[in-house]
Amino acid sequence: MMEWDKQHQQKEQEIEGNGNGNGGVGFVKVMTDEQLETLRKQIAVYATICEQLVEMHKNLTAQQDLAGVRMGNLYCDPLMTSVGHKITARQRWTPTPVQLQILEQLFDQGNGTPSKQKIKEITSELSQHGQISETNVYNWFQNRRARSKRKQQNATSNNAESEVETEVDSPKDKKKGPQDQLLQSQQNTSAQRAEDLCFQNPEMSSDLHFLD
Amino acid sequence: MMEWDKQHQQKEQEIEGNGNGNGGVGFVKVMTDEQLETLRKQIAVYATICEQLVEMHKNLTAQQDLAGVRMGNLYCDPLMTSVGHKITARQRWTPTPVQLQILEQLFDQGNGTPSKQKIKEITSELSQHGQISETNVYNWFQNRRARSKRKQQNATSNNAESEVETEVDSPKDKKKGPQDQLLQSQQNTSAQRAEDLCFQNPEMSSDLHFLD
DNA sequence: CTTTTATGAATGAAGG
DNA sequence: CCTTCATTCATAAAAG
Repeated sequence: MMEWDKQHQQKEQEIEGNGNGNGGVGFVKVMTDEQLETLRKQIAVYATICEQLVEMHKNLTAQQDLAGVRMGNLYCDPLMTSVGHKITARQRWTPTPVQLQILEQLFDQGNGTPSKQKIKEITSELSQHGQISETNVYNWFQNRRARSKRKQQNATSNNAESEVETEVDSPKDKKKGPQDQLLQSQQNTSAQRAEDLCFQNPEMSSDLHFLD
Repeated sequence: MMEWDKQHQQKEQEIEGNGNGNGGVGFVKVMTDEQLETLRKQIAVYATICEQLVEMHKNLTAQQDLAGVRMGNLYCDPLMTSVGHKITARQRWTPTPVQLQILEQLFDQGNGTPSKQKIKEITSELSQHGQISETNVYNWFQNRRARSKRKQQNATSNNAESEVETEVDSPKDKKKGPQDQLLQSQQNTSAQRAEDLCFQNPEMSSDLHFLD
């Protein structure tokens, strides 16, 4: 299944020379992450709309099938499969082993409360071992705590054994249950559908791929 | 409404680096004219697809009208509303793309103060595009503002490289640059129109394209 | 290469 | 408002 959001490292463009010798005040077309995110959402909206329209079409077509007025195949599914290239990948921070070790250590030291100031310090410290931002640190602690908690909670359910309320998911105490997959799918498909949504417009199919 | 042409100036963007010490080699997210052009085409393609689908839908609907088997208005926003009630209903509200677009639009309109009355109106409006409550709207605005703020603060602090910590966050840089407005508006317009499109709105085709 | 898992990041909601 | 938490989303990494 082609992921619409497949990773695709954004190439860092060289700022082109902007030939005007005007004191070097040339503009460059720059897009922030946020702007890209906006674009992404916009496209997602289109994808959703297209999906809805297709759905409507299918319904109508189905009706017509009953009436024996089938209009013929308007879809051409397989044609568009090569579309899935992404505008940008949302790059995500990955802690270096050293950073991770330090973080883990800090976490164990019991400071369950990484205050704002503390975060700054930690970030500063860790930045000597690799790229990192305060947000990264903040998120890390958030996640660490949440997941630690959940794990413990899961382990505790060993005693009470009170039936299926929490959906005891797996024998291997995974963190992710089948439920998640289910919920998740509804979103992902909406974004992807547009890809499959191909149409018999020649002009369209040729253009419908992203920067690569 | 079409403000695509309104803003063409580029804002020079901050260096995303947070790349510390490491020689201070920051990358900038740059998008070339060519890439932007590709994007435009891409979006235009979506617009075209939507148009075509609508056209088809109209045709089909017309046919069925003749047959006297009119189905009536099909449901829009199937993403959440119809699928939503499995046995395990989702406990947390998730805005549909369309709702999100509208919310973003409202947010951008600057009214930092969504009064109680306003909330009601918005909720009422949005409820046509999916389930939503006043609390949802309220929370959304709260969160949106808070996070927007934090983001700007974070983005601003990306200037230091050779020194360690510089505790800076004074500049009141606006969250959205001109470019954003550009993207925003176009996407809002499209979303709005496309929304109407969900119910066989005959006049959608006039507005559903942008980007020349 | 495709599928699965681990985990960084985003976000709706609650508390103060 | 701001902070915190719980849940979900998306993707890098690992497994197949």
